[in-house]
Amino acid sequence: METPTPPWRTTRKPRRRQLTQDAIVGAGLRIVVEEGLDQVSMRAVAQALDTGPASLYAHVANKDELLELMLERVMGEIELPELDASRWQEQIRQVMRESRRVMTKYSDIAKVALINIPTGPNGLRIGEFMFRLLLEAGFSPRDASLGLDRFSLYVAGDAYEGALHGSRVRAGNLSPEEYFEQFFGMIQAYYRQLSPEQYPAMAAHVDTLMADGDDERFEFGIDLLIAGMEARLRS
Amino acid sequence: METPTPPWRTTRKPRRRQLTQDAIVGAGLRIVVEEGLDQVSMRAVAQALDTGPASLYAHVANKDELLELMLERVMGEIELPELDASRWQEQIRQVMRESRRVMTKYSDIAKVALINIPTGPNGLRIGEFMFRLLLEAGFSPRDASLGLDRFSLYVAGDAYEGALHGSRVRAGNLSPEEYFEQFFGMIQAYYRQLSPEQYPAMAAHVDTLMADGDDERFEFGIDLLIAGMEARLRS
DNA sequence: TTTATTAGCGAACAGTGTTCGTGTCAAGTA
DNA sequence: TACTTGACACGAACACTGTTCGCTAATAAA
Repeated sequence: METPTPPWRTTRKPRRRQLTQDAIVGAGLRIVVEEGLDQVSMRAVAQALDTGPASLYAHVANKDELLELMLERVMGEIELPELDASRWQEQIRQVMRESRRVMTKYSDIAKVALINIPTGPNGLRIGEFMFRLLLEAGFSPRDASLGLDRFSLYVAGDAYEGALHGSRVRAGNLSPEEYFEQFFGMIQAYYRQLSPEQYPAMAAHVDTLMADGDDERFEFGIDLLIAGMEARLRS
Repeated sequence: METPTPPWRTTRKPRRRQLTQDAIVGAGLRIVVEEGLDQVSMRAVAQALDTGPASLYAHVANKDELLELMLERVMGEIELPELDASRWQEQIRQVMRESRRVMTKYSDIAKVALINIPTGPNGLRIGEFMFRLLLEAGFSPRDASLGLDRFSLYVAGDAYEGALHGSRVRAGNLSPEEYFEQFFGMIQAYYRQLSPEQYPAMAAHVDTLMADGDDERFEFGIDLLIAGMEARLRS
């Protein structure tokens, strides 16, 4: 309930609203955290700022641009260590972990990273770090370049896949434990009834296939990629 | 223009349409190939079958299920070699290449693979093959399981990222060459104006960063993953 | 022949991104 | 001080989306 405007006031609205791009991006991020990426509609963002959707287009070209701006700000939260090429394996791992941690904090937003190659200052900041790290570790420019590219794809892909589980938790109004039991239990039950003739290997190792969680799988992927890079350094 | 129904016919429509799930999935796939995944709407599919959107829901629970069914059929096109664990590196590479080839043929559809863990017979068929291959190559069940998981993620992630370029080609009505010039030229120009103080490494290697195409980057990622698995086998 | 079942489908609902045109205020100019 | 200018705010609308509700009509069962 708002206080009714006294009729002798010439200005009906109390004050001209000060709508800025920053405020819009912030409102968008709040919605992402609380309700997930596909609840971020222009209408929802506008409503959070107590205005209509058309008003946003003065500060943001379209929804895609808004999402990119949101991602840029998120990537600003990623903290980088002081570069030390003698420990490049460790530092690559650290940056990938940190990137995934920050993206996961903002729910689905990894989807945006997967679609748009981040070209903002914060995206470049991280790219520059990893690229320099690989170069100083002794990789050829081409290997460093391709490595950077594949690492980025891996982090974005994994973060997105992981966030999808989170979205389903939200959608089903479950606790993570309930979700785990329900979802994995279902899949596990499904795999269990696989005919051992058709799928002997998977049928024999159902438990192993379901054993590891998101974090372990992510780390395993990093292990593979880094070991692969090490092999390149030796040859 | 249709021939008007003669008034003495008691049945207005010539015959009850025989709408099947297969036909719906087929129509969906045709649209994916021709216009891309986000042109696949229930209305578009229905129109392709000369009917209304509501009619589809008798054969398909919802759009998500339709997309999963489409993916399942696509994965049926993936051909597997005869399993030979002595050449596991080669065969893993072959399956990944083939998977990417087939998915790329159907435009954006990798997006569906990234969201839903494929649980249909064709998805399992490929999973079973890779899993068995790794087991017989001497990997522990856990390593084989995690490897399978990361390989799948990598293929889906890469295929999706690659398909996005294709979508933009379609959206801009350009030839692939025009797109390449326009898009990469733009990014290249953008990277070129990076301040060498802020981004010295990237600024110094702009050309290298842009040198490789989708295929080379994909192969490099496979190299890393397989070398990483080899390292695990030795330790 | 009568009844039960069900695919087909028109219409509608609630939601989306985006644009147009109008309003309205704040600053710049005469 | 009075007037013009220009930019922002925003209600309304457009063309879309997935999905549901009932009704029709054709087939299958009794």
